[in-house]
Amino acid sequence: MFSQTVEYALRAVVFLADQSPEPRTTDQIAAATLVPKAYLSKVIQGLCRANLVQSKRGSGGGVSLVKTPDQLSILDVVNAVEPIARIRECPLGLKAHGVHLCPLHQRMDNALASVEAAFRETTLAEVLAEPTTSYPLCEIAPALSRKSGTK
Amino acid sequence: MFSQTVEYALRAVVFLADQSPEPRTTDQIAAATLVPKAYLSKVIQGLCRANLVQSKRGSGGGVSLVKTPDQLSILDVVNAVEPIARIRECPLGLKAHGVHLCPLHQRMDNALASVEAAFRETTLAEVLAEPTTSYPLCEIAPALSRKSGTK
DNA sequence: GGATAATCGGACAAGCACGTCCAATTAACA
DNA sequence: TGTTAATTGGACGTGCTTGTCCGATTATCC
Repeated sequence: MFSQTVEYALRAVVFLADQSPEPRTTDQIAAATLVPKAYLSKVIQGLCRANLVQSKRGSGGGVSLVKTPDQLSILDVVNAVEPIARIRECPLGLKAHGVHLCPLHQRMDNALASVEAAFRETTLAEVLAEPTTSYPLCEIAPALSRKSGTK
Repeated sequence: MFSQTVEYALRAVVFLADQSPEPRTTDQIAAATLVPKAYLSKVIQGLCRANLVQSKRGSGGGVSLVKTPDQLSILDVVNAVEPIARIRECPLGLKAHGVHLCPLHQRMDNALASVEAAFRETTLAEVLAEPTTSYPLCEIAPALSRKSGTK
């Protein structure tokens, strides 16, 4: 239901949020999130065009968040790479009754709306702050994933 | 977010529910739902294997629902053609902490769960019975879409 | 039994999602 | 200035989704 690309983008952004505001290289992100490196670079390019992250070339470069983790919702990330396509008019294309959806499509749109709502109300900061035995992205203990000496 | 195939399957089943329990030919369904006829036949084959509809060959044949519209939820149809893939374990594949999802994937799964719930609680009968200016599938007025003299 | 009406199944094709590879570019650092 | 480290962009490959076409099969009706 969610594309692979969305999953990868979320992993990358959550990792960057965890490391925020420090930049990380694509290699580092790929290693931490277990996303294929070459493909990840494409996904990040998309996030870059959507102005969610910024990248810096050259030695010492890398990718970093544009905003702080508490200013970024999960929905922001999802919409940046693959917007949730709400149903705004009859998919059959007939405008016999203007903007009213038939009950079937109204229900489908309601489902989409609930996803949108769920994603809108959680920020990356909240994802990271949640007390849990499973740290986001699972594979690295928080203490290890955070570079010592960071600001 | 929902595949074209799911959309088509829902249209077809809603139409069949409207005409239930009479069988309808693929041509008739395609005309009513504006789904490409040749592709629709593939979708229906899937519904057939999932035992949601039954088909009868030969002259006078066609496709009909196996159950009555009030026994079929939207979720039944969706799951028949493309099951909602709930997240049951960490997509990163690391079992460092058993069955617990990290906060990110827990949220994604919650979103999936809300879609599942929304689809589970509405039957095809309810979709058809809802008072509205937009009859399901939009293009045909109820009186016209129902074959006169049908049992 | 033959004509007709319908599904079934397989082959085929275009486009997109996912993924890889590599040369070009850019920036830091010694 | 040259080397190194990093992103960028394009070409390419593969498989899945969507879609078409058609012959084979099956059932009804005259």
